[in-house]
Amino acid sequence: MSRKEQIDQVATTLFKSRGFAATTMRDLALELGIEAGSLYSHIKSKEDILQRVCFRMADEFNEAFNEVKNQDEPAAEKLRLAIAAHVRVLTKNPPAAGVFLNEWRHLSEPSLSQFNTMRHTYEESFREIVREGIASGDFQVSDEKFVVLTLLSSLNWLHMWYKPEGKMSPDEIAEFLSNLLLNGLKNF
Amino acid sequence: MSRKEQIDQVATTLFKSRGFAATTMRDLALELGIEAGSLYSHIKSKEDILQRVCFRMADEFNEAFNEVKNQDEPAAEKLRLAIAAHVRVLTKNPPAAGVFLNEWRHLSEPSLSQFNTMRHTYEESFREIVREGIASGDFQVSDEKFVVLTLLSSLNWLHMWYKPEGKMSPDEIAEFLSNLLLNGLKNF
DNA sequence: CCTACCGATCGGTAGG
DNA sequence: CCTACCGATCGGTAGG
Repeated sequence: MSRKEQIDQVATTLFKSRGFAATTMRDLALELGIEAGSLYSHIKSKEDILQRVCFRMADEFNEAFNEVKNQDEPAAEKLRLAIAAHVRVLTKNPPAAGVFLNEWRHLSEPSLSQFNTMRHTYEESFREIVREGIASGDFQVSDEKFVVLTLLSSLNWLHMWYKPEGKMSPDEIAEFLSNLLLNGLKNF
Repeated sequence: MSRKEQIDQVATTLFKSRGFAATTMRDLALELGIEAGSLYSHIKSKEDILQRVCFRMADEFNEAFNEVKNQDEPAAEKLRLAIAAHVRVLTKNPPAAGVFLNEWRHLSEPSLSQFNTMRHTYEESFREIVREGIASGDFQVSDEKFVVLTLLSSLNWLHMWYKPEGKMSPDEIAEFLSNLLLNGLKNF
């Protein structure tokens, strides 16, 4: 792992636990065992790191979704696959997922607008599946925007507690969540 | 409204939109049309404000829940009432809810531990209802901890987009979410 | 990668 | 509530 990748990784865990604004370059340097000024041989700025983390995660979510997108399955099954893909990305790197979800607002323009566009596109992909399910009669909902936001936020807290050594695998977690969201608490 | 309450309110909207750490006392003073130093005639410190907002909201959630707690209803109905109570508090003051949900980690000890205890108690109250529902056969789930965390996080994103002038009232939103979570996407 | 340092800005205070 | 200011710390740079 290059020094730059090391910096990104350590910064990610710090941004996640303290927040971007409350993390100082001296905190980061201390954790890496070097002086603060030395960081700048490898990175351009503090926000430079944040940008890489946010956009890398955005790419991962989009790529994972694209493998699901064009499968010829009924909407309910497609949604299950999309949920599983989302959970897989979330659990693969929880600190990075946390930064992606909570620290993106510290991006400055034009990165911020670009990021928001990507996020919107991703949500739109989910909405498309839900619309399909409504059209086919699989789903009995009216407001697909509302549903998708609820759905995604019920997945996105995962990064806060997920630990690789836990008893459930990412795919088991995804199945649990899919069942809960598709069938409800009563008919689980 | 006293000057202190005014400060708390304006600070809440700033903490919500920029984050606690990225909000400066000078930002806050500017918004209020006074000098930064003048704030300290009314408040003890920056964190002093955060503490009041966080604990006030924690109290509101607990109070709202307590009115539901001892009603003699089946678990599913009790859960509906608890969800409605939660949504009502969330939507009554979205910026304060946002600070409560996202900025509490900037509390320092001993407030931080005290806050975490309160939050844990609140989650435990929800778990109790789900356990009741499992015992009575209303709910077909095994892991009530997992369910409650999913449930709460599917509600807690509300503060990000809810606007009082929107077409759905808090109680309509609560009903929509209750139906989705209890019956699932398929049998809505 | 370090030493040495910069200008800016931070939360907060004294004295009125 | 303001003026004037404090010590500390911030992100970042120059020169080696």
